[in-house]
Amino acid sequence: MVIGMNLSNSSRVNRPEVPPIPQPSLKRLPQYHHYLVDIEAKGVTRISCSAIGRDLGCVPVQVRKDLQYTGIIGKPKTGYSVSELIQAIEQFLGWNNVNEAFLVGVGNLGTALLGHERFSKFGLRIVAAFDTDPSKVGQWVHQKAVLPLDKLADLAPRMSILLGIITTPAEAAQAVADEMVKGGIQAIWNFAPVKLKVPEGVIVHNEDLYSTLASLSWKLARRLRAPMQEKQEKEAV
Amino acid sequence: MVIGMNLSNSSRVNRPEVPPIPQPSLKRLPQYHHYLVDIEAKGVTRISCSAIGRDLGCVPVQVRKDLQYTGIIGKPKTGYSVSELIQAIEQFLGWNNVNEAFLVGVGNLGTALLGHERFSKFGLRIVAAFDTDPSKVGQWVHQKAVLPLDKLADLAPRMSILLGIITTPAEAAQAVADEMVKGGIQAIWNFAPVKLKVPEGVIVHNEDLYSTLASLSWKLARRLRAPMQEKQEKEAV
DNA sequence: TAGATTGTTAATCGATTAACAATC
DNA sequence: TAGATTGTTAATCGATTAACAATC
Repeated sequence: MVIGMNLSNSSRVNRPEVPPIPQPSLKRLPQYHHYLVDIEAKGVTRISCSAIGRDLGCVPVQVRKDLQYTGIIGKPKTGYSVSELIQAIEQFLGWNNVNEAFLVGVGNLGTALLGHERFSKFGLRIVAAFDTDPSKVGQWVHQKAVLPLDKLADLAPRMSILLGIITTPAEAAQAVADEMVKGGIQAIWNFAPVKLKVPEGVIVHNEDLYSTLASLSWKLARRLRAPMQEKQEKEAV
Repeated sequence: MVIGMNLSNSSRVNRPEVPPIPQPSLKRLPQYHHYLVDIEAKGVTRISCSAIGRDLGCVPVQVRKDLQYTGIIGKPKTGYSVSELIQAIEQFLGWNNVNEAFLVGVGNLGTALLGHERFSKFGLRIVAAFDTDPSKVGQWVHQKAVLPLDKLADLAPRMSILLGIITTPAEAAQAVADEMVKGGIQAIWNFAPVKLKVPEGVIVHNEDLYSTLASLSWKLARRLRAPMQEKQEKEAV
């Protein structure tokens, strides 16, 4: 609780604030980006919202609104410049500046993420891994050292690490998050299926595979129960 | 397009239909489930929505609505039976019947999922893996055989497989999805960052890591730009 | 009985979509 | 100019939350 914060916020009423992009729009931007990179490789230089919508399966006006959040400006009749659009999205998402991250939990999933080189294209660089298992500590996994967890809180500030990734079992996740917070980490990407308790101000995003699995199995089960009753679902999640 | 479908649906107006649970509610159910299993292990036998809400960080009425979709009935004043609630959720999500699945793409992520034994608790059993890489085909990964992709469409119907998991690079994903559809697979859990084109009626759920990463990096970048302007965000995603 | 909690109906809020004006 | 497309304002839709009645 920083006292000054409230003050500086309330001192100016109706301050414009940083654009409050809706979460759904934010999540769609990487999809547009992927698509644009794709068509740019094919030589396309300009693109309209209707074309994007057609290929990605959403309505043009939604595409337009989403793209507007990046600050890009299109030309009536001719649409947007593909390369400008790619740039704008990358800029907006902060993919130009690298985020260095620590990963904790070198199991199957942790190992997979450590080996996922594509992340580097999206501004993420995992610089070290941590675990409590003595048989793992000291090893190298995908060219990254596995360090003992109790070094994390000390190392993070010294290396200016702001992002932490948790790929431990559910039971261990809260303790790991506590260590991360102690080390000054500001954002946590959590793959453990638990709700983490963190101080106000720490950003947490959960990647809960079981949630998705739940949707899938429910829909599949429903279909087997009552094949005809299915409502026309809008779109994949 | 099945002609009969429209007919049978429109023939009775206002048919009650299978409960149209909102996607967000559906995704929260596994979280309640996890929490309930947790407290049951601690000996708690009855629980109220306010208690769940307090521990999981949401408002009681939301919890109540979500739980109602499972068909459970609580008792005023005393709340719900924990064990009944767990049962109701598992039943509702179809976690009692096993879904057997094929996985395609034995890279880092695919290997991780093949080794993820916890899935079995949530009704998912991956029975075989597929790849096109000759150096992988014929191997065993986490006790599962890696078969050549071109056998998939033939094997799936013979083994009554309805669920497919795609963990290939983006470029390969569409071709894999086509094979799955050919093999009669009805639901696809897609980890590749592409929008798959599938026939109407095939369920697709995307697990797009880059979406989450986009949110995280945007929020982190914004914080570094303008630490004071952050709007109070509701909750982790 | 009184009080806590469920269940339900109504109000609010936010995202999506529709309608239309502006522009190249 | 005419037509396509962007940009913007208004209407719709769905999920969340608030208010209140029912019940143990």
